[in-house]
Parts: sequence; structure tokens; C-alpha cells
Amino acid sequence: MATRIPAATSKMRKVPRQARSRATIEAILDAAAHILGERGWSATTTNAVAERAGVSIGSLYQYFPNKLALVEATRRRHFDELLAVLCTATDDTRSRACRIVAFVDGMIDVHRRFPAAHRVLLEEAPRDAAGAATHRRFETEYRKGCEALFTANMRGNATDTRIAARVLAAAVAGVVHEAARLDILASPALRQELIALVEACLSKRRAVAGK
Amino acid sequence: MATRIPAATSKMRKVPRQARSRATIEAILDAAAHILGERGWSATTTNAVAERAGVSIGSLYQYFPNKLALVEATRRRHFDELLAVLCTATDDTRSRACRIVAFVDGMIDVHRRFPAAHRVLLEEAPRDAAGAATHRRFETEYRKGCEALFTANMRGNATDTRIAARVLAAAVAGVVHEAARLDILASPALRQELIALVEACLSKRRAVAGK
DNA sequence: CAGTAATGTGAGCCAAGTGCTCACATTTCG
DNA sequence: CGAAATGTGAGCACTTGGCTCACATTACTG
Repeated sequence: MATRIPAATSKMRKVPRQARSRATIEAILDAAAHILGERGWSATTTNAVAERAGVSIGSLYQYFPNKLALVEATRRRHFDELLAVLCTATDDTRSRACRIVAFVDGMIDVHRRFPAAHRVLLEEAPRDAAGAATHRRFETEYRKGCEALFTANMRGNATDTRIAARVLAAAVAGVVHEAARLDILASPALRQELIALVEACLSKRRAVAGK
Repeated sequence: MATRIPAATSKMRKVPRQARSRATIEAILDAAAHILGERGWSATTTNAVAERAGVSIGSLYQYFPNKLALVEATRRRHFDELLAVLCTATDDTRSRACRIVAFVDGMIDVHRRFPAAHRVLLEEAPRDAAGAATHRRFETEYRKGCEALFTANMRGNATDTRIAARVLAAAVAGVVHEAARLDILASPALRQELIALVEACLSKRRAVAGK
């Protein structure tokens, strides 16, 4: 079913006051992230989310006015996690290698918790106006973060360090995503290769003959 | 709607004899690839596919017994295209650079035609037994192709060239996928950076201190 | 420990489609 | 021309999922 997406996507229907309800909300958001990743937006049902969270459907609707509001909340939390990874990596005052490792490990961790949620949240799930704004803000911040993390350390003559940084970020994301699909995110070899890939790209750059 | 997936996923309900019907089938497959990419499996409706293909729903069911058979056919065609890209790249008798360029360009081309179909076809859409077999065959062939394309040209001490090759393939796919999302697949700068990324990874490999 | 507020429950309504059929029109070809 | 191939689309029969609401349970508070 498509079911219309109601305009009323107010943040939260009721403010949690006890620890119990806060735990419920966390469980619901976790479940939502998982099911979104597993099934995609349109196959995600609020009933399934509630069941996976171990709460009744009524409890879900106590805090989220509708399906869209639920996914918006999930999205916000996910964005926060990603930006936190980027901040941690960028702020690392130690070596360049440390920053790279922090970035790669952070990306792997996030995707280990919710293997495919990222993609669905970013591309597939619909957004209301507020969600679109959140999304734009995130994209900007994320891009800036990646550029800060990578361009500073690029030697050589990359034609455009901005683009190079974004390409590199997308490459890392692609590898992590593929690894999540194959369920080998925990593999140390993968981690090593990913770090090596980033190192290689940052260290060596040279003009390549375009066709 | 989920609607049960019937067991009868016989290949094709009727064999096309005239050019007209062959064109119809192509149009349907193109439309299916597009809509699958845009909406994902469960939001893809046979009615929408028919409409986008510019044919009536009846015509669609003349050739494909059900929704699953349609997606299986789309998948088979997509796999063939990808393997063709890999073959072309691997078989290039000219320089290593040429093979890399051929691979990158091929990937870009496929994703330009059907921006997000790949992901849905590969991960999201359900499969019947035959589809699962096709899929396994493809994964094997594809991996072998990537390994053949990359490992031969790797100098240096990659811990495991197999894994390195797969990581690199996933990286390229990730970048192309992200570019498709941002609708900048046509950008020459992107192409250059992608080629440079592959070159960098193949040329320089060194041990990196793990955490 | 009452009394009240907070939280949790889940059967089920109902509107929204969707997969798919079939009786019929149109086109192609020998 | 006549038969085979192809194309049409209204609509049936059914599944389904978002969401409500009347009620139970648990936690705070004085």
C-alpha cells in the first residue's frame, strides 16, 4: 500500500518523562533503522517496527504521529551519528594515519549497527519539508567534513581536491556498503584494505590520460 | 501491496515473432529497470511499468506471467550488460590504462541508463530458485572478472590481492552509485578522479599500521 | 497506599491500491 | 481476405498497512 503521507509530521506526539518511555523510543528507533535497511521504505510497516522493537503498535503511535515522522526521527539520529564520526576523525590531533583509521573505523561501526539503513534513509525514504532541510544541512556538513579531512593531506596535482575528496568519501562508503551486504564488515582484512586504499589515494596522484 | 508471489515464474508466456512485439518487450524491460531504480521493488507496480513503457497492462502480461518473472528478466539483462563491460575491459589488448578506462567508462554508462536499478536488482528484489542461481552465477563471474582485471596489475605487497581487487571494485561501484544519486555521472572531472583513484590503488600499496 | 499521571496494549476498521484476467480491437502477414 | 499475432484497459477480487481507541498496567507523589 502507498497510503497517503499526512502533512502533520510534528516532531513527537508526547514528551517522554520516565526512563521507561525513553527506552521504548530508543528501541523503536533501532527497530526502524533495521527494518528500513532490510526492507526498504515502502515495505517497512509500522506494525513490523513495533513488533521488532518489542512494543505494541499503540506505543509507537504514542510518540510518533505517523510513519513519516518515525522515519524522520530515525534519519536525524543517523545523521548525528555520522557527523559525530567525522568530527572525531577530523579532530584527532595525532597523525594523519590516525585520522584515516578513525574515519574508516567509524564508518564501519555505524554500518555494523544498521547495515543498510543509511542508503534507505538517504535516498529512498520520502521527506517532508523539515526533513528536506535537515537532509540538506547534513549533506553540506558532511561534505565539508570530508573535504576538511582529506584535502589537507593531499599531495600532488589532483585536478580538483574538492572533487577528489568527495570521490574518496564515496569510495569508502561504497566499500563499506558492499561489505555490509556480504556481511563481512568485521573482517580485519577488509579494514586494512580500506585504510590502504585511502592512503594510496591521498599519497599518490598523477594525471591520467583521458580518452 | 505485497501480494503473494506465485510459483509459476516461467520465463516467458509467449514468444515474440514480429519486430513489433520485440520492441514492446524491450520497452517493458527498460521501464521496469527505471521504475525499480526509482521506487524500489515493493513500490514498483506492474501497472506503472506498463504505463511508463507506453503499452497497456495487458501487453505486459502477454509476455511476463507475473511481476516476479518481469523482474527476473530485467535482472538477467542487467547482468549481461555488466559482464559485457567487464569482458570488454579485460580483453582490451592495449595498455593497462586502457583497460581501466574501459572499465570505468563502462560502469558509468550502465548507470547512466538505469541510475539505481543495479542496487534494487542485486539486493532488494526477491528471487525465485532460478533467479537465485542466476544471481550466484553472476556474482562469481563478476568477482572473477574484477580479480582478473585488477590483480594482474598490482605491484607491491597487498596483503591479499583478491580482497584488494574486490575492495577496489566496490569502491568504483560506490563512487558511480553516489554520482548517479547526485546526477553528475556525466561530469568529466568525476571520470578523471575515478580513473586516478583506480590508478593510485593499483600503483601504490604499502603496509599500514593497524590500530 | 490511595489517587493520578504516565505508559503500554492489540484487535480491528477502512481506505487504498495492486496483481492480474478477459473479452474485445487492431495490426501484420502469407 | 482470413488467420495469427499483437495490443487494449476497465475492473474484479483480494491483500494490506496505517492508524485509532477503549482499556490495562506501571510509576510517581503526597
